[in-house]
Amino acid sequence: MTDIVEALRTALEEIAAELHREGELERPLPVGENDFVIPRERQRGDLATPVLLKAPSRRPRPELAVLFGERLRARALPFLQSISVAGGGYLNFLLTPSALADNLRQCLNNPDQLVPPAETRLKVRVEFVSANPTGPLTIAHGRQAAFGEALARILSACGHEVKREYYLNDEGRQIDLLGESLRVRVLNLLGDARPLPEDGYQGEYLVDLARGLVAERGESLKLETGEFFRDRASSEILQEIRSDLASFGVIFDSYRSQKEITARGEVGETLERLKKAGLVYESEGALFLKTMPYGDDKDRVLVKSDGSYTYLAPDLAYHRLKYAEGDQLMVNLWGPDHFGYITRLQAGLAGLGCDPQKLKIIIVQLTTLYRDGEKVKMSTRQGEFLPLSLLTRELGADVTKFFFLSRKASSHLDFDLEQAKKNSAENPVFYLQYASARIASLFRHQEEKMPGADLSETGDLLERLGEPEERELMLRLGQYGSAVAMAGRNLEPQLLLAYLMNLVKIFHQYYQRCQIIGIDPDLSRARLLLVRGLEKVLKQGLHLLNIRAPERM
RNA sequence: GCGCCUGUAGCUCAACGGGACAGAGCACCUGCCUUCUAAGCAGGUGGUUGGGCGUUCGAGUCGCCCCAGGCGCGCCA
Repeated sequence: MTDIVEALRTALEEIAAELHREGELERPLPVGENDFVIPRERQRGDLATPVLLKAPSRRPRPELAVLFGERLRARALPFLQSISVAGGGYLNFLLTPSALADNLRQCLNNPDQLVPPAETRLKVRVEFVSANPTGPLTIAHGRQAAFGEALARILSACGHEVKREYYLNDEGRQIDLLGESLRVRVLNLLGDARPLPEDGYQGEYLVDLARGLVAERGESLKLETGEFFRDRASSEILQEIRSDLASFGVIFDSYRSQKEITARGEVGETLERLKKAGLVYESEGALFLKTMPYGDDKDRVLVKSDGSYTYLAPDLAYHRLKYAEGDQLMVNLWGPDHFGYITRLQAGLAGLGCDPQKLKIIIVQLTTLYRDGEKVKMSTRQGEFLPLSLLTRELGADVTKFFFLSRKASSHLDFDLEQAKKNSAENPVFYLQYASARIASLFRHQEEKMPGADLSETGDLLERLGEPEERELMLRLGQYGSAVAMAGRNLEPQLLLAYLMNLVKIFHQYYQRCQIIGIDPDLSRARLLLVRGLEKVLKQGLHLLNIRAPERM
């Protein structure tokens, strides 16, 4: 299919060049891959291009289109059944049965080569979730996890070398507070009635953790240091997080510890470099980074007057490391609360000589939760939050992931928990999965009715597929590769999901109207081959989205 | 106040470097299981794409101005 578009593209450009030489066109006409679409009104053809509408010519467009049509016809391109002109200058193309069958052959014979490799294979690092190990994963993290994982898989399918990374914020004020909160909970259990620190973590999960500790260690805990509680709390919580992620189908290649980066002296080194570059200055006992030249409202503090780092300093060090390790594309998924941070991070990186173009920061908007129409506020510190596990337990991981993946990152989402539960049986994810189950069922049926049938694609068997849905399926199967490529290029997994929904819709229609396994054995074999090709694409696509493709439902 | 995101059917959202008549799911109405899974299919109701001006052969998409919601603008992370 991509080759068909490429051949058409070149042919049109060549004809335009001819017409330019002949004086019909004022300039040559550049034609891009994106100038071709599958017409919404399918009776018009299989492919269409409006590109002639912007041709630099004094001729009326329809006339020009006819001229192009004639020259194109004269070239007798083997995949074209017919060419027509409509809509005031559109060129519409009908593909031959064998051209369509070629799409299917690709899926059957080279299912691993459907996605065109990116022009350059990049070292990509996708950093996401990166939740502080101070509490369970929330719905917001879940959205990032679903999005980031799908993105990583898609980029990888596009031929990039992808690493998933979790930046672990395991030092600083919040971790101190967490440790102190755990200590108080423990002491409470041991009979000391002191209150939690101000701004401490009030979540019930710390009480559970404290109980476990007391059961294990008893009175001896009274002598433990702050460091003990900090480490204990954060590592226990991280274990929970990892296990939640794993059951969500998300496994990180690395957890990068901020504490370790600091300990290795990377932060100091980074600050030194910024100093050398003349980008910092001292004021009121604090060290400031000059971010205003990069469009920031004010310069930002790197080192507080008490000598401790702000978040910015280690984060700059972390990103400098990524550049040093040779990343060619870094995709960061951040919550909207970190938005204001983009400018200062990029300012610092530019100062360090790192190309900011390599860093793509995607702000993943929040999901507002409702319970029976009432808004639920989330705050980890106050102990009031809705953990991701609640959603996955009540709705299932696939439903949850689908919900997140069907929307682009910039959409603010509304999620009514009760509504979602009520509707979960009607969830559109089942539309996809049901197709998968139906396909599996077809092959089980085939084993019964036509055991051992030869399902190799030979001769002109596929040419027998002439029903509208069959043509349509073969046409759309040819688009899978570019759907994945597009999702990867734009960093938008929902584009792939939308493609799969459309593909599966045609299958459901087909299944309803045509009997796959019928009286005519050759026709049955041809149809089964079509279904087999579809199965390969559907499975692959669902895998990229990290959604299961069940064999039964 | 400044910056960013969002505004599309009753609800939740799509629409791929502008393209032909803006699409799905849910909800609602009418049909379809003695053919392979009815978690499906066919048909119907439902839209001035928040409002206005502009660019273009063509605007949901690009530009400017309003309106509304969200989030930022800490020596918090």
